[in-house]
Amino acid sequence: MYTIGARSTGHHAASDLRTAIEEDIVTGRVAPGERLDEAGLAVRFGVSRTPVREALQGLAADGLITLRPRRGAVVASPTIPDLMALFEAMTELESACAGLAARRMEAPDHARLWDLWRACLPAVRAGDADAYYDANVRLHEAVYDGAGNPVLAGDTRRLRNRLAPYRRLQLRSPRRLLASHAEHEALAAAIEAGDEALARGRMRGHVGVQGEAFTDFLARLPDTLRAG
Amino acid sequence: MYTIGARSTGHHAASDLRTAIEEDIVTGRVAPGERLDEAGLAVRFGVSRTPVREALQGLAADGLITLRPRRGAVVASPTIPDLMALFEAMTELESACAGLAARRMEAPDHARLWDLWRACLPAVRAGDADAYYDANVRLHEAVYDGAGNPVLAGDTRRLRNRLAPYRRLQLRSPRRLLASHAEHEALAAAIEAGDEALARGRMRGHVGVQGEAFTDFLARLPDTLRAG
DNA sequence: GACGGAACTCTTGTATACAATCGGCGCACG
DNA sequence: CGTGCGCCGATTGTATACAAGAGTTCCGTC
Repeated sequence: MYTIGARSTGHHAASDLRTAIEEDIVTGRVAPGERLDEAGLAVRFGVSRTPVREALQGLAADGLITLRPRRGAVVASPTIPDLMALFEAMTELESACAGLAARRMEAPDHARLWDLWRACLPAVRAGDADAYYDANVRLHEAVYDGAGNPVLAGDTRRLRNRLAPYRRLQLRSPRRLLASHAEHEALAAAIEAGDEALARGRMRGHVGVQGEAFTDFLARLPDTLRAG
Repeated sequence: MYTIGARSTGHHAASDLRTAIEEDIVTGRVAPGERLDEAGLAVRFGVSRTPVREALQGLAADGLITLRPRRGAVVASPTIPDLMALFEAMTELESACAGLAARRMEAPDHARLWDLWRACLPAVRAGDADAYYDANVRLHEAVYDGAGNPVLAGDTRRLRNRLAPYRRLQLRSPRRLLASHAEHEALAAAIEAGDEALARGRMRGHVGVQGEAFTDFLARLPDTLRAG
């Protein structure tokens, strides 16, 4: 049995640890640059250092933390150039997914996509950034899966995860929520039409570094980078 | 210090182990599906099981091996659909690199790119598939780096590594060597011209699943899949 | 003779013990 | 008083010991 791309959700202590710590990072409960003490985590989760180390290795492999030899683990704190590279890579991967999704999604998938789009509406109307972020993620995930390529979808998810601590900053303004929702609509239409090039282009514009979303993001960034 | 994308070449036993085992896999010295015994590797490398396990975790994170809970590690043995997904993802990532490289590489980079292209010639003339493969890798790596995006380059490298055990099959025929070399020339020309769309398209055609290269690859595959 | 089950063995997962290196602190010296 | 060196504590890296689950084999039964 060869599972490709999927996150290996084993049943060991190490796997649970991994997801627990990951949660703390992507939700921002532990800040970028913050130290992750092995012994501390061990007592906190009631296990020995061994599974803790395994979890940290895994997080480092996905770029969520940085593991410096003999100097311990810290939550990854990318510089602004790093963040630009991450967003750019994200753009490439997401637009690739969108293109393939346009080629491969079929009627039922389209229906589900529109469902997920409509599910974003309440959050837009309420101006609830957190709720919108979650609904937005589900929509994007549907596109990843719609690409019909577990490898590409896996890499894209990994990147999204890596950016998660910063992504929420993008959606602070009600104006951006509205724009994002409209962009989703155009994207879904392109996918439904099976127009691969258009879908690629619209996804690119949606998450790309040349869009206003990223500019807004950068504008809000310094506050958090000072903290690290 | 936040190194992004780069393989963490630490100085621990674990890191050395990791690269040693990785070598065995990508060069095909250990076949897909083959079991990797922790204790065996430990005695073979003169270390305890702990660093061995760390190395295996890392390899699993990169998809080179499969780690089944309580059942040990085996070299990844993707099915044909898996391989198609891997190649397709590779196509997307490589063409993205090519596009960015077209936008960002400058004169000295172009010169180096042509140097690497010329360095492929002897192997083409000699019909030496292994030598050509190595020179070919160096050329592609130059494109990854030329993209100026360590994240994208890192993901692309990881994928290439994952496919390495199978890639050599593509280059068995002298005819393919010649074709590949010509495709490289066209690619380099597009990059030098700064034509992003053209570079993307040519890279896509070069590594893509619709090309004859992949067809040849599939045709040669059954022999090796039977072995696993 | 074939099939099912239970004990055994082997391997993995986790905990603990030991060793080596890094950062911090204090002291001597300029 | 500022700076550099050496010792000490703390933390990581590795080894070993222990526990638990999976695969296997052998035997009893049908």
